[in-house]
Amino acid sequence: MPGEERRLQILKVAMRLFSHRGFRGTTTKEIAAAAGVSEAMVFRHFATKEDLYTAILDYKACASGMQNPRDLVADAIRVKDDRAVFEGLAHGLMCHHQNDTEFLRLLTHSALEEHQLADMFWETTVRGMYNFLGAYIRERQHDGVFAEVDTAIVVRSFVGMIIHHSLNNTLWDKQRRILNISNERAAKEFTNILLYGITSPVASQTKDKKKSVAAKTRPGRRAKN
Amino acid sequence: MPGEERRLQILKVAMRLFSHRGFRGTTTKEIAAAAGVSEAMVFRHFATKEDLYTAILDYKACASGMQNPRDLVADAIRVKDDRAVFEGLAHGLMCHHQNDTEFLRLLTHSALEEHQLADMFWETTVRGMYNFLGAYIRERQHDGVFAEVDTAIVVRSFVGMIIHHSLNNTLWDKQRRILNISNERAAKEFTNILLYGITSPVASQTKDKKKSVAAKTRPGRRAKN
DNA sequence: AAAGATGGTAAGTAAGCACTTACTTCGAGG
DNA sequence: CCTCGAAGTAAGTGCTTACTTACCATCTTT
Repeated sequence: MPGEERRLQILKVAMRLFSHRGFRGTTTKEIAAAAGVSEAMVFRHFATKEDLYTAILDYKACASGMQNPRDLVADAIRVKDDRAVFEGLAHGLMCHHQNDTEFLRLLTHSALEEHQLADMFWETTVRGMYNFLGAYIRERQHDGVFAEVDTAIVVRSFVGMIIHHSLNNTLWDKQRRILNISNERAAKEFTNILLYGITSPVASQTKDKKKSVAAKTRPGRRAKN
Repeated sequence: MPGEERRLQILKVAMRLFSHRGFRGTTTKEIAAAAGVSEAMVFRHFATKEDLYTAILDYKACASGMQNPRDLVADAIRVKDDRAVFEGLAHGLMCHHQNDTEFLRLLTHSALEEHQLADMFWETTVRGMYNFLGAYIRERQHDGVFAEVDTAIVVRSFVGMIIHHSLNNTLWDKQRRILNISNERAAKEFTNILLYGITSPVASQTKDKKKSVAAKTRPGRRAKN
C-alpha cells in the first residue's frame, strides 16, 4: 500500500479510537492492530503519539470540510428570512454532528484535557459564530423585528439547544429513548421557541408596523406534530 | 490521622484529579502524592483504582446533595408561577454547576468513557427532570397558557440553554470572554426566551382570555439590561 | 544485474503503570 | 511494661507503554 494511503488509513483508525477512548485511553498498539500493521509503521508515519493526535485535529479542522456555518445560511441572511436563518443553521449543524459523531467526541475530549484544539476551535469557529449570528440579530433588532436582548445571550441560547441536542444524541441517549425526532423537526421546533417562545398566542398579531420577510414566512402557529 | 478521615481526603483529592485528567489520565502515584501519603495507603483504603472511581461516583451521587431539582421550584409549581418555575430551575442548576465544577467534568468524562455513571445519572436525574418538568408544561398547556409543543422538546430546549451555558463556563470559556453574565441574569434571559422568544412584541397582548399567574407576573418587556 | 528507494516487520528498551510485600512507628488497654 | 492493632512507608513485582533498532522483501531505475 502506498505511503500516503497508509498514513490516511492509520489516521482514520486512530481518530475512531481516540474519539471513543480518549488520547491517554488509546494505545499505539491498539491503533496499529486496528490498522492491520505493526506498531513500527505507526511511528514511521507519525513521529510521536502526540503528533498523530495533532494530525487528526488538523485533518478534522481542514480536510473534513467544517465549512463556515455562515455559508449555510448566506441566502437566508441576504433576504432577512429569520426562520430560514435559524432553522437552516440548526439543521446544518445537527446534520454535521450526526454524520461525524467523532467530531463532537474529539472536541469534548480535548476540552476536558484542556488541549490546544479546544482553544483553537473556540477562537475560530465558535467566536465566528457569535460574531456573524450576533451581527444578524443586531441588524434585525434595528429593524424593530427582534427585541433588544444582548445578542450573545440569544446566540448562546440557540446554540445551546442545538449542541445540547447533538450531545444528547451522540453521547448520552444514543437510543433516543427520551426524545426521538428528526433533525428537520428539531431545527423547526428550536427555531419556533427561539422566535416566539412557548407561551400560547393570545392575540392575532396582525398589527405589524414593519412588514418583514420573517412575518411573511411565519406560520400560523405550530401544532403538536 | 484516623482512617475515615484519610479515606475521605484521598477520595476528594482523587476526585479533583480525575475530574481534570480523567480516569486513565490520573495515576495512583499522583493521587497519593497529592494526598501527601504513600501509594500503599491509597490501596489500603480502596482495593483498586476502579473501586476508588466508583466510590467517588457514589459520593457525588449521594453525599454531595444533588437534591431533586423539583424541590427547587416546588412552591412556584404549586402556584403556577411559570416565570418562577423556569427561572428558579435554571438558577438552581447553574449555581450548582458553578459551585461544583468537578461534577460536570466527571459526568462528561464518564459519558465519553461510557461508564455506568452516565447511564445511572441519565436514568435517575435526567429522566426525572423530563418527567416532572414535562408534566408541569402539559398542565399549563391544558390551561391554555402554553402552546401545544411536544413537552420533551421544550424541556430539551430549556435544559440545553442551561447545560450548554454551564459547560461553556466550566469547560470552554473559563474566562467568560464571549459572555460574562451572572447566573441570575442568565436564568432570567433564558426564561424570557423560552416563554416569549426574541421576536419583538408588536401588539399589546391585552386580550388574555384565561387569566394566569404567568400573565400577571409577565414583565412589560425586558430591556437590554 | 546492481543500486537504492519504499513498505514492512520482529524483537527489542527504558520508563511508567497498578498493585504488593515486608517492614516500622506509635498510641491505647490490660 | 508489654502487646496488639491501626496508620504508615520503602522498595519492590510483573506487566504495559511509547518508541527504536536492525533487518527483510519487493519494486523501479539505470
